[in-house]
Amino acid sequence: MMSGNSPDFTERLRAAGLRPTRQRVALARVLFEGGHRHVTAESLHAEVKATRMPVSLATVYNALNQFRDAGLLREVVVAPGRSYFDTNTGHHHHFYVEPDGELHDFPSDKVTIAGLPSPPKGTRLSRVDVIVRVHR
Amino acid sequence: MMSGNSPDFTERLRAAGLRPTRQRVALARVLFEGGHRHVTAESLHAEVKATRMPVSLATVYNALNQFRDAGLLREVVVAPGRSYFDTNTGHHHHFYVEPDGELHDFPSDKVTIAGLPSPPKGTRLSRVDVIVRVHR
DNA sequence: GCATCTTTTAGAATAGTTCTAATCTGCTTG
DNA sequence: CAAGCAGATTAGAACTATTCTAAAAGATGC
Repeated sequence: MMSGNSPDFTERLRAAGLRPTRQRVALARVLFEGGHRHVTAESLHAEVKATRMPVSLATVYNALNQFRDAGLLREVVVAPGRSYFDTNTGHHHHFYVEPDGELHDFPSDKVTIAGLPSPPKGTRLSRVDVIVRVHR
Repeated sequence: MMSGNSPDFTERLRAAGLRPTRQRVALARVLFEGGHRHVTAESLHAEVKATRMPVSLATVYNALNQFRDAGLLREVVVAPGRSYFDTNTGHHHHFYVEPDGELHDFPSDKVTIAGLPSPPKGTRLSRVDVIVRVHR
């Protein structure tokens, strides 16, 4: 019998092919229960620890990678030596504020990109990332 | 009296406000004497060592950062945990072949991006990066 | 050629991430 | 609902990329 505390996350994880362990459910709750978020492994670790559920940093890394592989998260590469994960997996692009490291989504609805060359021979398009870098 | 061996690089470095030391000249030669290139610190280190000019890895890192700050190189962030430097500092974008890590330039002449939102309040546009991710 | 300020260097240090091997937990079965 | 098993978690070690440190070497101005 389940607690009724967060059946949504339990189900969502199961649907993604991941066992709904305490840690993964706790992480999913932090990640997905509000609006869209950008996190790093460190920031997520700090947040989940604040909920008094003990989760190791290794588990945070494991979970982020699994969530990304399962399509629950999208990894955004904007700066060397730091990975951001975005809970918004839909089509959109990013503002990156240097040097703070702040990241903001913007929808791709209104953005049109024309004239892109076709992929190199033997390759298929996988994604087009647009990063608008701004500074203060 | 100068050797006449590579006055171009010596001058180019001086013009960029950098003392033309042996190491920096050797690195500049490897980087700039052919066509446009993409390098990592490690790959550049291997190349310059092959020219029999001893240069430490720390110096390669220093030089890459200085060259980038001086506008001689552009840093391209495509994958977590690895920095690429591009000798092409003009307007252009990139194909990134996953999972090999291969990077190819393409000119931005024919590419038009319309409908980008304006930068967040208090910030100014610094650059728009387009990364076209492809796989085999 | 000397003095000075910059650069280089080897190696240590740091940051972010992954790995290892032991322990634990969720799920299935009887 | 106990037992068993596969998969998950953990602390800490290991690893990779990069930066730092302090000492030695080199470039430049006089």
